[in-house]
Amino acid sequence: MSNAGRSISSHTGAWRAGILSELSPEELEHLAATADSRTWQKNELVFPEGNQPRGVFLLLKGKIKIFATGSEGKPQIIHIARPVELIGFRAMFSGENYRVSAATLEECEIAFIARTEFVKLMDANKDLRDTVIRELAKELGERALYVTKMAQRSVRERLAMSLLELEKVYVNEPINLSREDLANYVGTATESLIRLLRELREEGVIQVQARKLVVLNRKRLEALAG
Amino acid sequence: MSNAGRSISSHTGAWRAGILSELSPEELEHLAATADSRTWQKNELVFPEGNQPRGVFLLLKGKIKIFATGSEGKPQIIHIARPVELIGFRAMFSGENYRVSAATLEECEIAFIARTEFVKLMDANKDLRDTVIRELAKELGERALYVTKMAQRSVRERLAMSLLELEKVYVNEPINLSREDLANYVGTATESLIRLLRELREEGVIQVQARKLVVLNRKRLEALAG
DNA sequence: CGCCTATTTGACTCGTCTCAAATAATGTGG
DNA sequence: CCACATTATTTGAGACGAGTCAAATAGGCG
Repeated sequence: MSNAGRSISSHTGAWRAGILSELSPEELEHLAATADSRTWQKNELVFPEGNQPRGVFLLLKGKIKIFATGSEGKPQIIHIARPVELIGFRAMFSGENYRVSAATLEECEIAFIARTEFVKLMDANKDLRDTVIRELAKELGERALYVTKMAQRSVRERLAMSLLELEKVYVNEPINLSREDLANYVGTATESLIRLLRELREEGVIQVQARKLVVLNRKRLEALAG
Repeated sequence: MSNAGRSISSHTGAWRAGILSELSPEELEHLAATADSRTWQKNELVFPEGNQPRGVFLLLKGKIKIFATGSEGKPQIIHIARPVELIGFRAMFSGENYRVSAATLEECEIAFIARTEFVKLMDANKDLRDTVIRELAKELGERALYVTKMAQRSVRERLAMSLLELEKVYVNEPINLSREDLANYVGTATESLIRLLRELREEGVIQVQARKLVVLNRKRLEALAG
């Protein structure tokens, strides 16, 4: 492995996906030595649907969208990842190819952890395995319920929900997504999204400055989301 | 444990959820000895959302619906389980309470495997752990994509999709669900579902006999599902 | 046979999508 | 730094899918 990137060890205080929290300092050190991070440009494809995973990506800085392509080519954004989050671990564990694509939304710093390294750690660390199982199961629970939320709510309600979720992704900074990406996250047409955004702005629920959205009235949004 | 039920050992040829396929004959024998099955009536609640899981259910005969309750009380059927399928393992692995409910759709035979038994097996059997991880990851992939399918398709398309899925659940027998359950599975109003069913019947795509639906033209359904 | 529930049909409304076009913003080459 | 090209955002008009409410019909079960 090259040594071009910066070590990941300085990030070990704030794992979001709890999966790596079970590693011992030595293991983490080893991981840091083999997994270098590098900078990615905005709008780069991290991995495309259909490819075979060779490891997992650890997002250290920036945001990444995870999206699937619908039957008519319309992308659906399934998740927006923020630091520090492990990307692409599902496909690696399942032994399948990627079923979704990932692309950077802004300039990012991403570390790559080779499959062999991860497997080695898994074999050596029982707690890590238990954590992986627990996290996968939790995530699966979220996903299963997500269907309910999407299928039963109006676009207006889904937008409110989505804004609340995005607030957690964009901590201490305005939500910054293109109208199209936001529409694909909510699961609606861009035009519909824009109209609803205007209504929310006129009601004083959000502040809009070009692409940047700030939630002003969270209570109201929560009420709208149901 | 009581010995009222029938042993599960006679079912070990056709595990659907591959999770238990990694067990050795001895382990399976032990499981069979501690986990007895019993018969459940139609429309019994296997477990309700919010409860703490004490183990997993193994569906040996019959069908079970897994459903979540939406914000306005409207249930959304997330999955319909058929033999031989493990029910409720997600909550057990995640350490959370059930986030969904399960109810029998017809007379069922269900074995219960206590949490302690399952944990014992997991600790002793590395291949079983790997299988659990792999299966959870696979299922997670399915679920993540499901959102895309639901959000982007019309009710007509979702109905076509659903019928194709249900065909795999009801093997060699007609799909047998109330209109309401079917509507809650597709994610639509009962009246809308009925209208679309009539259209499909008139187009010769399905055969309808009271509650019983038979797919006559799978190709056409696949085309409609997109 | 009759009650109760499930299913079906009809009429109407409303949300959301699509298509078209205008405007704003962003990037590019001279 | 300007003029132009290109893309992103916004607004408008119209059509249609799908939900709701109400009522009729059919089925199932005691």
